Amino acid sequence: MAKPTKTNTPITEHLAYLLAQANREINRQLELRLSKEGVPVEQWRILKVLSDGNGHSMGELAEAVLLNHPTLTKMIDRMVSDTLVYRVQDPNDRRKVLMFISDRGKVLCKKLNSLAVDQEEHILESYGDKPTSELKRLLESLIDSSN
Amino acid sequence: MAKPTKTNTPITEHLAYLLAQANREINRQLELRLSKEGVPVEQWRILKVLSDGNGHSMGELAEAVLLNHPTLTKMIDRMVSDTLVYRVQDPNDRRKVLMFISDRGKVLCKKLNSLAVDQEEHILESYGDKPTSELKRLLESLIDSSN
DNA sequence: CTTCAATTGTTGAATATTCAATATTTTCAA
DNA sequence: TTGAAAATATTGAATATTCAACAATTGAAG
Repeated sequence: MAKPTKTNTPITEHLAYLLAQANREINRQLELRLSKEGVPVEQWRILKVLSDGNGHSMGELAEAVLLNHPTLTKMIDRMVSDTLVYRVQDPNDRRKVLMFISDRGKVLCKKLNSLAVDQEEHILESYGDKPTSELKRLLESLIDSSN
Repeated sequence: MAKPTKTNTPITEHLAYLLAQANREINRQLELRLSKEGVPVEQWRILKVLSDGNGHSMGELAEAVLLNHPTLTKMIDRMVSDTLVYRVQDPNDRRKVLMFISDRGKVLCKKLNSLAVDQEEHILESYGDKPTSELKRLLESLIDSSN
């Protein structure tokens, strides 16, 4: 009887590792583009979420931009100093703070969007149209299945 | 003539965002499992890379485990204190340090591997066999195309 | 009503990460 | 062979993140 072969999976074959690696690489590229405007990726995400013009609570924002609460609070402090966003107390629930994007924030967000679109286009070129949309589809469904 | 529709892509449709989100979620799950042994994900990666028994330089390791040099140095310091790994000066190039896994490190690594395998199996169950391998394939080729 | 638990956001201390500077060794051109 | 440049790893200061505690408000049970 054959001994069961202990296939010690190399780290490069773990899904968690592949995701981390791909994320790191794509994020680095995006970071590089956005650095033209001196803005970290997280701030772009915040501006983008707020650019629907509605007020978003801190909790909601934290969830949407993948930051935990204290980190978000401190990043928002900086963005308020830079007058990119502002706080308004929620009149319906005074525990909450509603965040809004400022006019200056909107202008910056537009510039950042076009830098980000540049990157997406670059990916489409080097990686291909079909693989990209297929990858997006799979990622979405992975995320869904994890909740 | 119709005005060109400004389709302001929501952040949730950007590849960079989907990758960040998926990575965050899967990493959180893995973290949770490994916390049973009180070990951060990065240390598991380090142990796994070193568990081939060969010496690996700091630069090589940093690349493999997705950490930059100073962060790795400080994490290795901790792991040396915990006698999970040890440093040896490279005899062929004395600028380099070769890292090796200790016996204690090997024992721990095995436990961690099985916790990680548990997670992969859990993903296979909830997400499916085919989507998982397809996702891995696409991630690998994305990473390739980014270099 | 009143009180106690839950929710929301912020703060400060502890911890971790990053950037720039440093030390050491090797490489290579003159 | 020598001296300058490149490669490798570490350090310390600056910065960022996280954890636990807190304050304020709301919800809900008695």
